[in-house]
Amino acid sequence: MTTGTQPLRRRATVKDVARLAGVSAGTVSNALSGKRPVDAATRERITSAIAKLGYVPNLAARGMRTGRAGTIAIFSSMPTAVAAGPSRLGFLMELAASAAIAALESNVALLLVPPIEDPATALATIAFDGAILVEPEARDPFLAVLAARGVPTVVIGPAGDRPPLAVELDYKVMAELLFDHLAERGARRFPLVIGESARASNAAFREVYLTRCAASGLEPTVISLPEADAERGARDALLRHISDGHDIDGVLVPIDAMATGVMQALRTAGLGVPDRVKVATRYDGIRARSEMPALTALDLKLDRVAQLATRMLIGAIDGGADTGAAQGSAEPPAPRLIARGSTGMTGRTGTTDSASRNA
Amino acid sequence: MTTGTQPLRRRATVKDVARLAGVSAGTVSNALSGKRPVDAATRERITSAIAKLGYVPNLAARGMRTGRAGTIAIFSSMPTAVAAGPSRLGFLMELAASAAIAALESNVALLLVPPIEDPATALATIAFDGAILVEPEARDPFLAVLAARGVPTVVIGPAGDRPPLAVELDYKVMAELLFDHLAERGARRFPLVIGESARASNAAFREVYLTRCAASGLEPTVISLPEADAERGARDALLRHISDGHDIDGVLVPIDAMATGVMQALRTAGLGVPDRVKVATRYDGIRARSEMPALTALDLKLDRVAQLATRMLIGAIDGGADTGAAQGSAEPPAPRLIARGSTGMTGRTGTTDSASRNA
DNA sequence: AGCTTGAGTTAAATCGTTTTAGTGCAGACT
DNA sequence: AGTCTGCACTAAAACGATTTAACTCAAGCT
Repeated sequence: MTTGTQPLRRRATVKDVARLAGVSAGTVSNALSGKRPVDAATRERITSAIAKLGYVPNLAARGMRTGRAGTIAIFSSMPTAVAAGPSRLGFLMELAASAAIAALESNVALLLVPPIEDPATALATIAFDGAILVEPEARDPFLAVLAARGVPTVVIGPAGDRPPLAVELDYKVMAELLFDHLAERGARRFPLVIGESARASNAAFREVYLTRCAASGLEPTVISLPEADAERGARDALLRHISDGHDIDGVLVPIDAMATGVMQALRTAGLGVPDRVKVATRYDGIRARSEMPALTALDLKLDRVAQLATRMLIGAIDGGADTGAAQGSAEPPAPRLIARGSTGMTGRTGTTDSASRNA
Repeated sequence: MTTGTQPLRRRATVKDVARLAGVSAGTVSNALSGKRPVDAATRERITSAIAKLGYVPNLAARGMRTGRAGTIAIFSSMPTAVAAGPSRLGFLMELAASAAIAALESNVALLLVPPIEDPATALATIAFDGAILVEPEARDPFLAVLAARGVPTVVIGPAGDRPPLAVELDYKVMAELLFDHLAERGARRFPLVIGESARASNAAFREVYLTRCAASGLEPTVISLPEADAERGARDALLRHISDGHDIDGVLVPIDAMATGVMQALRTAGLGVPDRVKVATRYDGIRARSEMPALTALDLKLDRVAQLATRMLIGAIDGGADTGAAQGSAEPPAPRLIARGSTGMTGRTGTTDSASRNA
């Protein structure tokens, strides 16, 4: 009982378009891609045929022919990215969201690859042209598999030994910004509370901290903790430090979960922030912003970082597939200090919540 | 001057495998998919050939033949998901992360689709077999496009007029849990601070709040605010409410950004939480957890919700592609109250970081 | 003995696009 | 007049998998 003219709706193909426009399939393809010139009148007929038929290209077929999947994947190798809680997730997801936007601008979709035990599985299961790897570990299993398979890869974080493309986050500059700000705000005895793992960022913070302390004649105290259970760990460690009789007037605590713990410890110990103790952290996530008072942190410009990484990757995919010389690393935008209440800065710099007066 | 035996590395295909194993391509395919029986010995030769050649199937080719892209997309239609800040993003990303894991279990990858102006673009640019749509609006443009194109879609949130598949978040139950908890904790004059938009969740909270107030003989006060600039808006509105002479002993404030604002207002007004005022919110994100004291909230079990949605979607893709009868909605796991310091509960109920003890 | 059934296999068709190798044709240069 | 060049286009050949149709052989049933 259908009207008869309807040929039982099959998805229109390039051939249907070609027939309706009175040209060959190849010409339709050229009109669409612009790879070869097509007469204006012809193009006109083609586009109207496309509209009439509601033609949408079959991306799988295109992909097979071109060898492109039209996707890039973003990995975080942290085995426990999810278990590590919303904070770690926040960092990754902030990157992912911006990368997704940047990718779409180049007609590329972003695949979110969950942390899995077996990296090889992902590669056999998921089609993608390139990968963004967020803060890989020392000898990262994902990186190994990706390299072995020859997948173009951009690392966000430290550029390891044999670096693929990388957006190098400059942990030293971050450390310096925070250290100098604390010093400038008058802190003289501020421990560094940091993760004990061998991550590049931990190392950089340690190094800068020790160097700067030596240069300024300050006594360094490094409190190293496991990254797992960071919040409670930092709280307990700092409480112990204080009750051991150490007198502090600041804390440099890059990892935001630890910063939350530090703030709890300070409250418990009755040390007012910022009057008695100044606190500064690195990642300006929700934790930093919703502390009372809000924490001085860094604007890492993750949106720009993700954008940069995405563009590098897409460039590498398009251009240097064979050009092995496509090695290189880009400098991300410089981080910027966001001075907030936790170092005694009230103000217009950050969010609105300076109303943090302890009743 | 290569060693000669190396035939200039081309990616191995199913034909190469077949040749080496001494069978036909079809048999290799059957061995891989298990769709048809293959002799054990033959299978053995095939798998070893695969290993020897390092064969990885070309997913684009497979996809073209099978008509499957092997991906699902997750959308949030909120035009401003990113601009709305990390909090809103947190909700979406928590879902996305779990969905990605669930999808991978079925050998499906998750595409993160950024919010874009023109929904049609995404469909022409990105290949996916189905979509998860997070909390669509009343007449959502994405939903319209997806439906028009016949893409299987699962909605997380309210099931609209003509529902596709949906995981219905039960906003009423959420509202009841929170309302009843506040009442049980002794609050008698607690306003509802809520978004003014027509979102289903706002409506449900209003309705439950008014009904429950009437039933318990409490005087209702609804403070409606624009969702944009929620934090500051809630703070200012509540301060005004208080300085107007209203005496309150609780706040029901489902939206977590508003809850942050409410807490600021209470601190400014010198009203202690939980002694003078009890506060409860809905989404147990970082905001709720890192407030001082931590906020009583709901465990929405978003991981299970995402998992459920993903499985429903994959089921619909596999099974009911033509079966138009594949309509239906699933009930998500019931939300659970996480009582915390903001309603005077200290405790073991929630996450590990409940250590919010006021010194 | 005759018939069906199922396992195991293969050659060939197929999916929908892009690319290759030509084909005319017009104009510009020697 | 002859040769080139570039435009606009076409027919046919990939791309690499899965699926179909067909075939053989052995076993099970009546």
